[in-house]
Amino acid sequence: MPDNAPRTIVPLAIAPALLHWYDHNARDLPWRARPGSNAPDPYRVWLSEVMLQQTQVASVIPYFDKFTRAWPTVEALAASEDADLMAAWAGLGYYARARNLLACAREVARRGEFPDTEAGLRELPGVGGYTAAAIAAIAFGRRAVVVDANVERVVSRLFALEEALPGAKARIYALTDTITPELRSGDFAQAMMDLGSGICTARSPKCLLCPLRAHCAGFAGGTPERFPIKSAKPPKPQRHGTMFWLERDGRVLLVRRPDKGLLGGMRALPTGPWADSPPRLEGAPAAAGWQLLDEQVSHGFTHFNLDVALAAATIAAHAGAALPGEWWPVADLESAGLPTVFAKAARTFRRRLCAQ
DNA sequence: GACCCGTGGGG
DNA sequence: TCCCCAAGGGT
Repeated sequence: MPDNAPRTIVPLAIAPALLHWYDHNARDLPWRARPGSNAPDPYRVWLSEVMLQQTQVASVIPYFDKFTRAWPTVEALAASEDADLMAAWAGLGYYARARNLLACAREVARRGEFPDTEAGLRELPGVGGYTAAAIAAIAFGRRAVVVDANVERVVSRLFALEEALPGAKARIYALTDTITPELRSGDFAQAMMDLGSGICTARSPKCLLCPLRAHCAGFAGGTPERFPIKSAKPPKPQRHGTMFWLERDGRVLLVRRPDKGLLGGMRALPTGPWADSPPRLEGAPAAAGWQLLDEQVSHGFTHFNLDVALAAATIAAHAGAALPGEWWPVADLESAGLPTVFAKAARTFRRRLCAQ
């Protein structure tokens, strides 16, 4: 071990150094209490934490602003229509979060307030271990051990943890417990995330700017970017599908996807099955003179990549009345709240069908 | 524990 | 271009 290595990590020295740094370097984010104001609004903390699950701050901010303008309180959100909320969430991803968000808002509105303990929060739909701890600490001033991907990375480096994720999660939680202060654990958690986001980054960490450098075994060892060690991931399979553009009198047929599963509950273009090989016109919403475009759309999901063929047809204004779905004005598709893969396909359809 | 579930940014 | 990654939760 190099001469500059700390002989032992001193857990109690970490929080004061980090909180001092945070007091001078905290990011100004819309869900954080402004200096001099009261404690943050639990509704805004909860909403931001759900939006931030596996999603970066820059992606969340416009959605957070839109949601808090449309629904300023949890009671207002609880009174919203499912379709309005799902459409507002479109593009943010992980759509089960939106379904759970509404269920949670209705539960909280029925109770009259948010639970103010970690265990109580953990019972809410869409609130897991991380989110319950974060809300308890940030909104209610409870001492809680908050572990997200930032904390996993920072702690792995602080302790030069050789055990690989995800197996190391229990060990990381225990180590985080040893450095979490009794007071200001909410600020401590947010400070860890700001540090992970801006300094202790996954690649090329900025150790010379780090307030915890003197306490970091990873830095002392010379290769902090080696941590956290992760087990290898299997490759993503390639799948294929077809989307159908059925137009009638200036409108296009949209359907609602089943509540469970991929893109559950979202508006969508009709699709056939998603299979290992191109399913061609299988699953078309109607018998029609389908024309295959000579252009495809590709999209990556969490666990597979998708290539989509595009089939278009036009039917007469008096036809297709019995088809399930909505005939949506083509000129107003942006307001339909389509998930990104369908928005991509719709843009391609419109470009190719109008440009000929 | 394994698997499912989106999206956009950055190297 | 491609791969990695992110303020995780549900089943």
